[in-house]
Amino acid sequence: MHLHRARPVVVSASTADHCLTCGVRTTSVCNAIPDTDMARLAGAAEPLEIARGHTFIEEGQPAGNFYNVTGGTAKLYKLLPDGRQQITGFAGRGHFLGLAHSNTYAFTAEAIEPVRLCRFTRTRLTALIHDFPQLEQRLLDFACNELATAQEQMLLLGRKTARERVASFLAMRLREADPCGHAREMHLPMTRGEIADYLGLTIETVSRVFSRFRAEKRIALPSNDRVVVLDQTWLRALAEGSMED
Amino acid sequence: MHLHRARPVVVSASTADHCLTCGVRTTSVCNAIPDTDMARLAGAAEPLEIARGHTFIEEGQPAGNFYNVTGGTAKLYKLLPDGRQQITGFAGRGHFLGLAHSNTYAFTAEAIEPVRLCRFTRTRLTALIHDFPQLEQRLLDFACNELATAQEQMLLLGRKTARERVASFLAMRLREADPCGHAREMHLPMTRGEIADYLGLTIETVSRVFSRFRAEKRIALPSNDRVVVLDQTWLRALAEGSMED
DNA sequence: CGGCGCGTTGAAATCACTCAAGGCACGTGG
DNA sequence: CCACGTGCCTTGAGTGATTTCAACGCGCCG
Repeated sequence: MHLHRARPVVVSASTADHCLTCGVRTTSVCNAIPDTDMARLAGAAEPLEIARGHTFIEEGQPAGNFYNVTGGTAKLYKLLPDGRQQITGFAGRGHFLGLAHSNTYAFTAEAIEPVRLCRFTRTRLTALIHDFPQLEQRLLDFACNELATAQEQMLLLGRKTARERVASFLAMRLREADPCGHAREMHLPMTRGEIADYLGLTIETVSRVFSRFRAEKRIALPSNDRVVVLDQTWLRALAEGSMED
Repeated sequence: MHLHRARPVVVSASTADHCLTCGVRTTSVCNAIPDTDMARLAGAAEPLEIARGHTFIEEGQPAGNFYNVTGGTAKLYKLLPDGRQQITGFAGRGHFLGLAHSNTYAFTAEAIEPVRLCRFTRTRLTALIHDFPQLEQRLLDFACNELATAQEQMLLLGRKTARERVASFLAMRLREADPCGHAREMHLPMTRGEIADYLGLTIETVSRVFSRFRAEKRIALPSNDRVVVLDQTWLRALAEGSMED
């Protein structure tokens, strides 16, 4: 049962074993904590559910909490005073949010589909790190990963064409959805506008590139939120910038 | 005396006290190590000097070393197969380089003016972290800082105009050169081409924006590598995107 | 003196944007 | 059941900011 409320609500704070049954523990920062200490972890983590359209981290606000995404997708973005928006990333299952260099968050996080979270207060996370130093190592690994992703995105935003940006986006989504590389079809939880704000383009340009890719028989669009990649080799080549067309 | 050699050379590996006299220790990750253990730190850190134009980190190469910049400036960049370049940042005094999510570096680092470095092998840094856990905390802090900077840069690259990008660059440089905000003049060690590759523009556009700012009496350009900011309020407002002009 | 690296400036071209209209799916209410 | 509104997407036409192409200036150094 999903709860879609105006404000974040605690779903099951009383059950002490939610971490044991959590589907993302093995792939998230939490696997720094041994199974034998699950109760300890569960005591520090508060499960939440956020409805689509609601924000749970706001740029500029004091950074008091950390979150582990256990389901759904959130967009992370920064705004300019006149409303221009840049989405810096999409956070899905296993993503850890809230690492802040100063005392305030550097971006806003908004659910684009219902999001399930584990919340840690700063105090509790600090205590956990104290008791399980491997957790800090995991967080550092995670931050390095984010850093590499951000650098790749800077290359995209600064130097790639619209076609290359959309190809990179699709290739990245496909890789994340199916690391093995077998799947050809994927679900896009975000709108064209959100893709545009992620790629530094406009809605119209994103739409036109999708249409052209389809006309060129490189992709199929069974619905607005589904894409089938018909030519993965071509897609990856275009994404990497090694194509003249 | 500066050494400009084709390959990195060890400057003073034998002196065991170079860390005690290092000007950047108090502001770098090294201050996680207490003064009493300076010999330990000095034993793990190898001072190097890199000549202008030489690279000391190469994208895709195995990430075996970490570096602390103690002087000079390096550009960090990624390349597309056809030569398009995106500079992801400039690393100056106090910067820590080499954090990699995988086993290979995600970017190339090249000296744009003679760079002084402290090199740590992975093995030695791991050992240091083991003995001084605060060091890992410092690294995490540093990575979070980098992450926030990268997100700010994504906003710039994805959503700001050419004028706003150049203004942001100048404002950032001024802030870094003089955090107190007193200085108006600064040195730019990078060429117009490097500024362009950092801001996702062309050389010509950067040059034109500089010229226009000068024509508008907002800045002065005493030489190619010096800028005087005549109107800081205006500069910051334009950088933040809160101006129509 | 001549070549080279770097920067500037102008003119023309282009890629992506803006503006505008219309389509489609979905939900709501008569 | 249909009319209507709304959100999201698509498509076309025209515009414009930035790029491309080209020429030139300047300082430096052999």
